[in-house]
Amino acid sequence: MNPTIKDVARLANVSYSTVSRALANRPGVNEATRCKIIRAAEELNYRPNAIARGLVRGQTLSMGLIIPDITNPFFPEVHRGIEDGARESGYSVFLCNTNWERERETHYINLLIEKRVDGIIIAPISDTVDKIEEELKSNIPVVYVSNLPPKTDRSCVAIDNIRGGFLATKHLIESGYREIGFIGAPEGSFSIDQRLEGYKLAFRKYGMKLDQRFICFGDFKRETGYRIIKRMIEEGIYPRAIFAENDLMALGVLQGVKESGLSVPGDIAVVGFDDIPFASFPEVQLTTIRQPKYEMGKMAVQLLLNDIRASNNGLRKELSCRKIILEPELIVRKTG
Amino acid sequence: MNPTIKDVARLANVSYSTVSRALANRPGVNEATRCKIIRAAEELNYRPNAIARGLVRGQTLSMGLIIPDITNPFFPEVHRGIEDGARESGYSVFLCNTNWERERETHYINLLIEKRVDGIIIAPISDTVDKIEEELKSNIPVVYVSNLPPKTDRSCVAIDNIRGGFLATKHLIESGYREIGFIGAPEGSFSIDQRLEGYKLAFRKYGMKLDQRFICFGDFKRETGYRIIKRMIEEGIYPRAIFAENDLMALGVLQGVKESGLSVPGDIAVVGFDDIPFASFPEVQLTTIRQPKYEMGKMAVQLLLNDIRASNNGLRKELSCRKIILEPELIVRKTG
DNA sequence: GAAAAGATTGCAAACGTTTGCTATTATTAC
DNA sequence: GTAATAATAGCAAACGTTTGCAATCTTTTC
Repeated sequence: MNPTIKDVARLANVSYSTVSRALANRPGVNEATRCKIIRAAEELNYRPNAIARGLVRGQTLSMGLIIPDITNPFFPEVHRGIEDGARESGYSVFLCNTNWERERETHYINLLIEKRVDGIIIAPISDTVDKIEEELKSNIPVVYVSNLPPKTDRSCVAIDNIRGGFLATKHLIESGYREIGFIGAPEGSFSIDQRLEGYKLAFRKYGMKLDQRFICFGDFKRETGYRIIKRMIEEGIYPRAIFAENDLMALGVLQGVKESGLSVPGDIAVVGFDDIPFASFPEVQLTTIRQPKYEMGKMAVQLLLNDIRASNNGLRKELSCRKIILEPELIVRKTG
Repeated sequence: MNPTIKDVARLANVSYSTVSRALANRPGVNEATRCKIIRAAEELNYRPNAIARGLVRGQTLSMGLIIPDITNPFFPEVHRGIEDGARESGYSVFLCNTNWERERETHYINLLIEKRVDGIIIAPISDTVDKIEEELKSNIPVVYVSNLPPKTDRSCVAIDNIRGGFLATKHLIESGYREIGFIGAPEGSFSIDQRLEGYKLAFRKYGMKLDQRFICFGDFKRETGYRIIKRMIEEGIYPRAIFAENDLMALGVLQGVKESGLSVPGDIAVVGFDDIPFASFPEVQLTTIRQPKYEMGKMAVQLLLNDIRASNNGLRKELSCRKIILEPELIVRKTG
């Protein structure tokens, strides 16, 4: 169907290995011949078959990115960084969205390995990491991003979530709040556990006592933030401030508070996490902890490319493993 | 590096063609042998090389999706629909984000063709369509989504943008507004031109005169909506209502209006387009035109799969071409 | 018990490239 | 003009699968 290198060779009246060399700009082919070949290729509208090339080269110049939720604006930003970084090095990115479904995650890992991408970047669903490592028994380079398994010998990049949680809570405490709730994803989620740890750290540092009634676990979705605060308010037992584990949930909390006729931050202050674009909208003005999303993506690619190079050189993966922990930043706006 | 089918064959003590048949669950292989082979494959942690398979099969069971802006929540929703639809048919999706850069668009088209995806879904940057068609001289199945070239013999799916523009404007007119502005992307953008046409249609129908000062072209970004309305207000020449060509721009307009000390909809009413999730937030409550994003994605895959099947059967592409135009829906909230 | 039929397995070509090696041709040096 | 060298082009193997066909082995049939 598609013209092959042999069609070009026939038209240009040379052998197909010469065509290959000419089109790849490799030395050792006469300039006149090269021109003739290029013309022939253009005439036939020839596109090299990357699949065949990948087979013999043993590399595909592509990488996979597995994220849990493409509709959370956090991830598109990370993706942009990854894509830009990849392109600069001639790589392209296969984006896979798992929709928070464990089964999709393993599906995509396998798919990417079978497609022989050169490496994978994963923002894992936390409780699947053992499963992931099981699937990954191929020695394909992998870097974790954003949500890091506490112990891993792989390269990874994320922010200091403990510090992020600490900063958010500290800010609320210093603003005078004492009853500060935490709304997060299910326990066992890496980054969230750390943010919670930071939260507890702040309590300890200021000599305050935790109130378990105000620590709630849900998932990562806006609706959940909304539901949780709604229920709290209806039951009449709610804190004076909320540290939500991501901006989406914080937005849900905002909605719940306002729908209940209460005000933010007057009745309930809210601090989020991530600093997605919508957090800075004038209607929202969400106080939050900023993650350098785009930069995280860019760094993740660099780590992955490093690992890929290392594995091509036959280095053991421990040697190339590098961990990058970035600084979170408190952004004070109007909600807390 | 990775185990191949031959390694499995050696371990199971059979020929590698038998391994291929056994693992593909093809008939004609003894049950005992099959078990032995499966065990061997598991022991070696064998993953078939999809690249090699693609080469001989002449299909990759993958498709490309090219979108201009992954940070506009409209597209992730479409993507979800496409991915879900693709997965149901055993396909996987290569998402490419062009960032509104023409050069990236052609880059990705070429890349996808070279990677021999089985088909491509494109939400094109409008003024690149001729270029796209030029690049596409391969006979790969392609369907356009969301932003359709006015004349194309390819399958495509989008909403009725003229009607969408008409509905939005009609709503504003019937709400009593007379000075209604339009903020859109650069002229020549397909879907936008149509929305503008719907806007003009409404003016005509209600016997109103267009005011060219209130028709502005920018791009698709929030900042642009913000900038345009800010400038208008500063110059003191601004309409009483704005129909913004997408929700992102509408949100920018909202911001600009409020920052200028004016109120929405009191001083300026705003209607958007798309109905992205944030439009329904209580802080925003944006009146808008809903596009069935997820469904559009799902339909686009169906069209593409159709075209792929047709092209496998050697049908001419005109035969399989189908166009789906969906109904837009007016969602009245608080901004207009 | 032999022939026929069916089940199972293996052989080898094909997919479209890249690339090491060899063969040919052109150029240079003497 | 010949030998040595450099430049160019071609041959063929390799990458890891799938699959049509042939070969072998087992079972059935009469």
